[in-house]
Amino acid sequence: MNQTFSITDLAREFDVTPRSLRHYEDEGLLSPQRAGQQRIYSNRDRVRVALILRGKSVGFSLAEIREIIDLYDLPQGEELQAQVLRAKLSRRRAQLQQQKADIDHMLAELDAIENRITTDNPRS
Amino acid sequence: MNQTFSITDLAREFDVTPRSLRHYEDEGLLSPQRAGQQRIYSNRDRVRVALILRGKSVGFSLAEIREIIDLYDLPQGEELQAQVLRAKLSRRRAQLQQQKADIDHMLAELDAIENRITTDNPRS
DNA sequence: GGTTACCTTTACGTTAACGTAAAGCTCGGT
DNA sequence: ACCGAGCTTTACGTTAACGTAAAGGTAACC
Repeated sequence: MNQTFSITDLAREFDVTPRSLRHYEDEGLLSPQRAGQQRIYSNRDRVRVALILRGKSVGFSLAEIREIIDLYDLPQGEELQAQVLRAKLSRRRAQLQQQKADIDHMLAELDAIENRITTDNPRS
Repeated sequence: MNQTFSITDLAREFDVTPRSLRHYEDEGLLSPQRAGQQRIYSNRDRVRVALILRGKSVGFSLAEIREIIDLYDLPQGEELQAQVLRAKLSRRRAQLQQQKADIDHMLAELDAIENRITTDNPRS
């Protein structure tokens, strides 16, 4: 459970380059421990990489992903902060729902295309 | 039904700049008619703009969107083409399904965050 | 102890998707 | 005849997300 990973370990697993992982770190999306110079990624870091890549796959910029990640590290603050957080969460949710709707729309269009092919060309 | 639109008409409606619409045309995603120099967008063009923006919102590049649009204009070809088209459609569908799964995963993570806030801070 | 395999930082290069002038046509109104 | 509104092309600038050397540290293996 307390497994650790090198940068190429994670790069291979997620099919990205080490450069990308360092870049995500530069942008504040990761902060792995160090053994001297070397980066040591924990399981928690690994999960975060997965989150980053999921975010990218649905069209989020690194800045947006960072904002989402920052929601994780609750500032342990006052009630006022919680309201702000809830508002941010709400906006993100709405955005994601909209994207799902867009995806459904595109899936429907693909179906329409396929139907045209099948109608024009039933035996293929 | 045979309504037409100027470039700023569409730009305003979809909240993009005229420059973007011209850029989509440069990339082969649109080809509006001309009245002399002026671009005249048809209803069909308008629908296409909507498709382009949906594609963008879910993280597709203009090149990918172009590929999808090209599926619309079936080359009226032989059976072999239909097989190829079906394969492409299938891959796109799989990609979109994966994105939906990614979105659901992120929504679940937002829920987890919200639960932590509520647990830590029930009265806010 | 030298080579090989990974790791590091620094820094300039690249691509996509536009932004942003600059300079000019065109048409309806005064 | 002139003006402003809206259109055009051409072309250089910008930002994000890395790619790609270059130059060097370290640890294990022969």
